[in-house]
Amino acid sequence: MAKGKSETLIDVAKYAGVSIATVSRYLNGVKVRPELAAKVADAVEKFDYRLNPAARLIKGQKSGTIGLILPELDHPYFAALLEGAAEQAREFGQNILVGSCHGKHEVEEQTIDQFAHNILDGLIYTPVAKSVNLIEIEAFRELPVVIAARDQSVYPQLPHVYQDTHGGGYLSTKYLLSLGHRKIAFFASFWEPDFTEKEMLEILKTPGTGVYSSLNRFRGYLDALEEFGVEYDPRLVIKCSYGFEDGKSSAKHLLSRMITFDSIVTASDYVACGVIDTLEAQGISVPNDVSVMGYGDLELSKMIKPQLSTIHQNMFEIGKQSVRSLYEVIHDRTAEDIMLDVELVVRDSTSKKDT
Amino acid sequence: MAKGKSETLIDVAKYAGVSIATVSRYLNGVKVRPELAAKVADAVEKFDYRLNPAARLIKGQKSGTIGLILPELDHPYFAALLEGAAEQAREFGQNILVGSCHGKHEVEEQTIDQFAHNILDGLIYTPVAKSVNLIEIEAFRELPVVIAARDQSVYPQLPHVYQDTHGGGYLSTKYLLSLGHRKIAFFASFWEPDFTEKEMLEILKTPGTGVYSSLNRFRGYLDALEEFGVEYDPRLVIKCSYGFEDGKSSAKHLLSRMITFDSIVTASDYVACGVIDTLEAQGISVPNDVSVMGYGDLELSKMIKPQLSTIHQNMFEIGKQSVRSLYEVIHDRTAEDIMLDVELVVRDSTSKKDT
DNA sequence: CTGTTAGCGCTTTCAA
DNA sequence: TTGAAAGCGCTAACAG
Repeated sequence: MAKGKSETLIDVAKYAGVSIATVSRYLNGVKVRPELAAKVADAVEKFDYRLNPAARLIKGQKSGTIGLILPELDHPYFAALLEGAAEQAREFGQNILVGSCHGKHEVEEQTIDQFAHNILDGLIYTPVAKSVNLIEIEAFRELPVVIAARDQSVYPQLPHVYQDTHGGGYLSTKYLLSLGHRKIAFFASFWEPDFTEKEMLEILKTPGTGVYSSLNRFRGYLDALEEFGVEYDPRLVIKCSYGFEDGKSSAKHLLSRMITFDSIVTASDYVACGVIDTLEAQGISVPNDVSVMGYGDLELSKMIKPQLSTIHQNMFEIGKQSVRSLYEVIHDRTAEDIMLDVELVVRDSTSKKDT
Repeated sequence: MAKGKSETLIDVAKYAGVSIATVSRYLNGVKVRPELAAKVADAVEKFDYRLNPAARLIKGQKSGTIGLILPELDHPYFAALLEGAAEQAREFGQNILVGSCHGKHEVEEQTIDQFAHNILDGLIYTPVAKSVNLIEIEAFRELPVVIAARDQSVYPQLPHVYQDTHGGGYLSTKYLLSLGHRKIAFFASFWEPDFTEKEMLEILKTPGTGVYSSLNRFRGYLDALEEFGVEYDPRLVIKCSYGFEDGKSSAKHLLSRMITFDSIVTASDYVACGVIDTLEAQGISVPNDVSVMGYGDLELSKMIKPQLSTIHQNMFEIGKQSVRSLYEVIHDRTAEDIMLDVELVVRDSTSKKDT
């Protein structure tokens, strides 16, 4: 590896009394006469010999390494994705090169650039905002890429593996509507939005919105409202990020608008926790006074009181599937876009509207 | 990278009208006559040329990639460590190859083996149990290695970066003692212990216990008890793992022993949450009837009710520091063992024993 | 099926 | 300083 002058093909061949080509063949699974194979096996064993990966690479072999760029590594959603990817990669005998960008664009570019210097068979990528133009990065020209956790609108020409975020927003909202709620607030979480709340409706119509998964959730929200004939009220929409503190401040923000609301759809269990915390601190009971929907079905949602009604999404599976899809692409097969379903999970943070 | 017949040194040299050696030198920061340098710079720019990493590797250059093997990737402790490592690595222009082993030994070996086939400048490693003999893995013979989140007892010859787990156990226990508690239960969390509760006291004396951070916590617990002249009662010790469910079942287990206890020291905020959940379900109030200490100061600890008194540890920093230490070793400098302090964080899950 | 040999793209002597 | 040329360890085309 790093230092360590290990043996080479020549040593092994010499010891086995065959040519280096034979050793190479044997090690690469090409047919070799059994007697020779045995001798080679012996020599390989004796030296605990491994082919030098660098030397193979230079001959255009695959590196067995795939890149994975995520907005954040210590966020439960992405951590689960990563764990899934790691598991699948291990099964494939692949290694994973990770990069995190703290949800920041600038860091993302730097990370991509650093990856570009490396030897990758392929890349799994979860962009934080649509303006990155991965495709323009020269080094990635010919690199197989799969987009994870973002929908097809992002890079239409690449395979995507993602959750049905629209369905998530829709299910949340519809469920609240079915409980009798009509003043449903929507907390739209973004990493780095370059637009305002007011512009959200407008942005919805532009292409490439898939980087903003909350926009899809928002679409689901609007669709459910429409289905129930409830008029959209922009004052019920709050833009925030994905954390506990965001939930707290957004709840305060909503409260400060002095409008009535009977329920809230969030984009994250963390946000939902923050919301509940603030609401209860204000003497507003969840779910008696206000119903709150989480998103993600993190373990956390079962740990707090009230337990969170939420949307279950399987990020672990997204990770695994992304690796599988990438594997296909790397081996010159095609990979379809894959959308995984989400599920409504009803617990205790929502209840029938008392009339 | 993967495919894509990119330019080579020859193309650049030809275009610049110099020899390939000159281009190589220029690109490697070796002195070159300004006029030539300019021409080369030009050519490089024009082709957006990058040295082929594989070809450099074969000449014994560094890969710029370090490995990181963790018991789990979607566990908040390790996710934070990873995020820290990723940040520091980015600053160093290094890439990180991650491996997770689900806290399982067998997977760990497989992961290590997979890494061994790769080209790494070094490795950061958090073993799950002491029996792995990393050193015996031939491929790692000469690889710089730093042990993260495990104390010096693990591989005495390697640099370690870890938290003061002993201090954590000690602080927790001492704090409870100072509140007047005397029947302090200890929940010992392990990934894959190969011993029983009864053997813990025995194991404590054997070398290499650092892989079991709970053992150090346990030492701290014992030391605090001794300091306050409280006799150790093995019936108050429960062995478990690190999750919410473990906390629940362990609390039930303790309850089933029908002995009195007034407080519990855990090894994880998750466990503490489970404990509180179960206790309260049994009508036992936290902290009024029983005080509970968490461990880790996860964001979660502020999100539940009661907010957790816990031990703060900075896993992010462990990750960063590990990369820094490894960087030193890679560059043939020495790296000292580094122990980071932990801090007692008092919130609402603990209170004075009412007498 | 096996051995010989020509590179892969780069770094690094060695002379100039 | 610079350029020419000798490898680094391996794969694959070629001839046997």
